[in-house]
Amino acid sequence: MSEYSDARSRFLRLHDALRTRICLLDYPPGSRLSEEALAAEFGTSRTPLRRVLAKLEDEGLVQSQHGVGTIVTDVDPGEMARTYDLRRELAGLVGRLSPVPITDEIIATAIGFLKQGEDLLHHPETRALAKLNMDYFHFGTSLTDNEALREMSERLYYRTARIWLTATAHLDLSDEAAIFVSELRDSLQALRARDAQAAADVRRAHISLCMARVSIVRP
Amino acid sequence: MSEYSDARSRFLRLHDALRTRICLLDYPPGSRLSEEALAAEFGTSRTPLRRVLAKLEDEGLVQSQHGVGTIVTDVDPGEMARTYDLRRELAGLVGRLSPVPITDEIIATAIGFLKQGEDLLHHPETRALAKLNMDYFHFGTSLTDNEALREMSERLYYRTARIWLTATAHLDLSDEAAIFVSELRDSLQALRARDAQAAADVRRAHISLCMARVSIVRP
DNA sequence: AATTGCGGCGTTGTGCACAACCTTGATGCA
DNA sequence: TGCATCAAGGTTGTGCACAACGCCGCAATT
Repeated sequence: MSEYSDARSRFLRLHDALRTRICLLDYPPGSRLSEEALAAEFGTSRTPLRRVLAKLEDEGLVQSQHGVGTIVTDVDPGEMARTYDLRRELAGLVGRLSPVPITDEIIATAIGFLKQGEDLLHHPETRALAKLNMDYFHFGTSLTDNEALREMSERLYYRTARIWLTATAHLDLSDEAAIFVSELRDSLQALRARDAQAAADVRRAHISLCMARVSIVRP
Repeated sequence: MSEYSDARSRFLRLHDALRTRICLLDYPPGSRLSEEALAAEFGTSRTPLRRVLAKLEDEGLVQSQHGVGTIVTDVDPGEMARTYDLRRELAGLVGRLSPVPITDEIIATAIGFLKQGEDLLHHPETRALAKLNMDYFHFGTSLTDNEALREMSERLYYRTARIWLTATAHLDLSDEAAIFVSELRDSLQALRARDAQAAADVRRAHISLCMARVSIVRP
């Protein structure tokens, strides 16, 4: 089930690598990705790599122009606000559409996230916090069995993930870390109560608050 | 704004053509699409066509296997039910997230759809009804300015569109046409009242009912 | 001095040949 | 007869060479 052919597995690996780099601002908006350079780095030819870039373009993270290059997209504030609107609603749906039964293993995972978050409180790093947030997001979507809902949520997440990271430059990193840890605590409490809807509502509320904080720094 | 380069425009055209064929069951589930044959039909080489097939695979409509072929996917009843669940919720959100102001032009378009639907009542055809339903769906999503919501709704629609068409073989076509026309009437009434949420709720309700009718014929 | 035309350079898009792979059928052997 | 093995044919995946295209700088012209 989890076995893939070499080609597909490499495709997924490259896609995930590039997506992460874009969302962690290793490739900031406006930068140009060279097909040839990336192909050389990953030890393939341009052909398989072009398929990865095509998917990234479909997801709205890059844009290819004939004769110009493949450019990392910038984020339009207005569209981002509407995307956040939808993300908030989808986060709430995770608690209503086919929520998974909350097991001890799930709670243990949540505890693990809280531990990692608390560690970050003492010496907060932007990148580490963003990465933890990304992992925690995947954990959040795994709380529903509705595959379509998971897929759409992730698609929208990666489209907006860069916003927070960009805004953090103008926000207080310690504050952001504290807010994130408090979300982890609220979430853990809901999960201990075996209340999937409450856990989803925690995420929903925090997406709203995050959107509000981020939109303030926007000019 | 609506101008595209030749390459992109052709890509969109091919993608739309193949997607429509799959959803209208010209290519029933399980059939094999030959890259070479399709390339010849559309007058290109395999390279641009492969990009189209890759997108269709990403959308879950086909599945490529090395050395075997590109096969039109079949629909898993369980997953489809969950996808319908999400589609229903998204339809409701169209009325809440950035609904467009309802203009006379929109109402005129709705009247046009109703007229076409009523014409079909006298001599119903499965394919024509499915096509009209597809066009009407796009009209429904155009009632929100939230681009992400439109995109996700369409993505899910095309993933489930074949279900109804398959089920129609076991349902009464005249009944289905009548139900569809009654949806058009309800929808038009809501639009005349300039009530976007009511229009969205009409769609929401009909998606629920459609899901129920379709799931009955499933063994 | 400003502008316009042009040519070089780098980039993405395309076509083709070949590699990798799976299926199928025949064929030889126990 | 049953089965294993292998070869042939067809399909998707890959690599490479070239075409198409846009940008930039230079130079000739007005």
